[in-house]
Amino acid sequence: MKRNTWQREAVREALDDTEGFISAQALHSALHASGSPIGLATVYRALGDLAAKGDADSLQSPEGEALYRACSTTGHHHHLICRNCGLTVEIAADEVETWAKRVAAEHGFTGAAHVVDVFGLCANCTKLGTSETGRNP
Amino acid sequence: MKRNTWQREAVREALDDTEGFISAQALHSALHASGSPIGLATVYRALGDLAAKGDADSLQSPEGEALYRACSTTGHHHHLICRNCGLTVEIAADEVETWAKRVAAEHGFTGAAHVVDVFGLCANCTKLGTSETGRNP
DNA sequence: ATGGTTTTGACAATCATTATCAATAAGAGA
DNA sequence: TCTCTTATTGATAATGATTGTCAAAACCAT
Repeated sequence: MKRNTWQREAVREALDDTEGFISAQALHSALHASGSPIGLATVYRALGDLAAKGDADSLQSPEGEALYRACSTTGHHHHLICRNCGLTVEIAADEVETWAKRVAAEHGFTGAAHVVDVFGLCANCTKLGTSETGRNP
Repeated sequence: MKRNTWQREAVREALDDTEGFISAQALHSALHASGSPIGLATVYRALGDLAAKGDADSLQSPEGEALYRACSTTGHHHHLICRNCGLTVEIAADEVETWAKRVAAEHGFTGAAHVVDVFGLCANCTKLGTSETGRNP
């Protein structure tokens, strides 16, 4: 039987309060920062449960971390994420929307969902121009 | 200066001989199995180089492993993946390419990398009916 | 062949994630 | 409300992929 714990509530709320995707580790840090003594393993479990129940989306970042997002079926949009400071900008993506649908249809695919997110260095972090990793163009 | 070593050749050939995606670990095992004493770290480096040069594709498996594949098309492209049977189709994505660059630039972002993958049900799996195998949410 | 430099490879280090397991607390029933 | 059963928690160990280290080996222009 599923039990309700404040921990699970906390994770769900923290995820709801988050714009865009966040890693389990980051979410755990955020919870700690706001005074919650929740354990890391519990955050992982809660996020896993949410994803399994379909209440959360998950994707893999280019670095291989698992990122989670509250599943807001209302209003679909994408994200531009700074890989240095984590700044996230919401972006409209009508073009991509249409493109994804068309491409899927062309290959006979149905029920197409797409993961479209752009990672980069935001203006600030670019200016600071520290030790860059120089990844894919 | 880049040097040519039999190790890099071996990795490139092993990747060419592989259908679909393969993990670095698996490729290393395969090489060992065919008598090559190549080191694991070297396989990782070679694959990384190939991916950086655009001669190989890489994506993250749902389990978080990095998977590689010999790149048939030159240049960067994306994938259309069946969430039921795993069938993967390479898709050109010039539009998305341009879009991603433009959006990043508009917001002052530099060094943009993007995650653009479309998941859906391929023609076959659509025909078979959706809720049969019920694997991926 | 020689020398300067890149590359290799065994192993340690790192990072995210999962398993372990005793202690805790949720919730049903008395 | 109180008790009891058992799902859940959390500190930590374990796991598994990937990256860093650095001396030794290999490559290639000369």
